[in-house]
Amino acid sequence: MANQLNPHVSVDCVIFGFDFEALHVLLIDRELSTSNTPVIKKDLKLPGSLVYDDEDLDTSASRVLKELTGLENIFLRQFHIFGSPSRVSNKIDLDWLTYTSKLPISRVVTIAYYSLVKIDEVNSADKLAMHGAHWIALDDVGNLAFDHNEILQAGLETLRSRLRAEPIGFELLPKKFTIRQLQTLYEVIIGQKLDSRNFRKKIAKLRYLIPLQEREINVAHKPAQLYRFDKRLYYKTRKENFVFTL
Amino acid sequence: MANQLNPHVSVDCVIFGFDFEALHVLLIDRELSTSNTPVIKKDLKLPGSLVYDDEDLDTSASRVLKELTGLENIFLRQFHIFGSPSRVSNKIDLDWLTYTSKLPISRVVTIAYYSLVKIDEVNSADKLAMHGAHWIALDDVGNLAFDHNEILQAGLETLRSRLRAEPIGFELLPKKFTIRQLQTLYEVIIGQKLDSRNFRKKIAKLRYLIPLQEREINVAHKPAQLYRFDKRLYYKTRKENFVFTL
DNA sequence: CCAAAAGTGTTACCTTTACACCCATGG
DNA sequence: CCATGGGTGTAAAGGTAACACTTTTGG
Repeated sequence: MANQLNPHVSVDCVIFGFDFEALHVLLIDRELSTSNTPVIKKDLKLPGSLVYDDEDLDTSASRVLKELTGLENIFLRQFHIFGSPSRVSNKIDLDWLTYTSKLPISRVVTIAYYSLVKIDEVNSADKLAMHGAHWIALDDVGNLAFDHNEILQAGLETLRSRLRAEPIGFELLPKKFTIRQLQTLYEVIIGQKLDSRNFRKKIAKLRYLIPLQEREINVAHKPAQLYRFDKRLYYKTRKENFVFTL
Repeated sequence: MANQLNPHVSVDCVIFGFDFEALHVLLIDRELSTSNTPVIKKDLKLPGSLVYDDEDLDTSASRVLKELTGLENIFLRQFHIFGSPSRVSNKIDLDWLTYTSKLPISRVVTIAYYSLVKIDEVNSADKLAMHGAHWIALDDVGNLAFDHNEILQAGLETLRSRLRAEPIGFELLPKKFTIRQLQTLYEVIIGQKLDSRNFRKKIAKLRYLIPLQEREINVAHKPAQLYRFDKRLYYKTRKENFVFTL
């Protein structure tokens, strides 16, 4: 009984990465075929898995992430449950699930997670490709398998709204980063240009953003100051701001 | 197959109500007994249900709410899934579930919803008691069944954090309310006293909070102006504020 | 006339916004 | 020496926070 895949519950992960220009998401090839037909169509899906009977949901999502990226202890949060009885209803999707899981599949409830990774720490594109995984810029995402477009969209909106309340942007940047990189990150996630003088003033007031004795190298312009984010200091000094919309 | 209860997936609802003084939550008697033993213990649980095979998750939660309160079209949002393999592991919990559902139960993942209702529109306390349901003030909640204390706590935190971003407080107030009632509501949810002159100034600027040609009656003090919340106007005039914590 | 909550304004401070030019580096 | 992005300050406007007294009703 234990260590069996549970055919009723799955996890799917929206894994975000940032290359200093745009947000990307990690997607997996899905080859549509059945036991006796050749590949009839390819498309892309979110990384995911059925959950083992004795496995915690968070553990299951961590496992997917680890297998794919090689990383552990990564920012990972469940954000929504997709459980419409008809969400896996078309024949191709059902066949694919039944074939790949070797289990009788009817209704599958999926727990959607979003994850933020530092692209430079993840397996290289070559290694990812061996798992059929690719970084796709958000603007280039086409029709995905199952209801994964809907899940991706919801994950993006969660990221947007959480970014306003928590300093999670740093999960997407290398340990050392420039203010410009941070600003661009906020701009692409929020979808708004920001004034960089005002942005820098904001930064300057935050004691948990610490300028290093280091600058960029090999750039064809004045090299920028590097900073790091001190998470511990953030949580020590953070003050609840009781601003509410009403 | 259709219209069968799915023994793997349930919904649980944290239903909040406000009586102008404190937040309350709607809880249900659970009588612990088995086929051949009498009632051995009573405790309280969140209202919930297993999900039918052909039933949407939101529909399932609405069904629970309707059965209990008599209300439809109520504010109801999923906020977390609880799916630890050991969350229903003690014998009493397992026996109860198996006995009441008449299904073989092992692991159950539950989708937790929080709901905001106007206490004056819900079934009266008498009617509720016929379903074994009671409004319990948050401060008076003791040990609940299963992991329901944890679910309740998470629901409360979700309510707190959403209240800062969305005007959902009005779901807990009658259609006509006073500024003092609104302020008390915010105070008990946020857990902070607010300055009432400043609070009123804030209100005065909001065009979607509309003073009525009506005042309180039968109060032993100067009767207060009544207001209503115009949801449509709110969504028409709302402007995204791009404040972010960083 | 008393108790109880309603309602009202001002000031100091802080935050946000808008806006333009010189600097340091690589090629 | 040119192209590229790095880095800087000020002023006006708006929002937030702190604070005490008069008004209106029921009993």
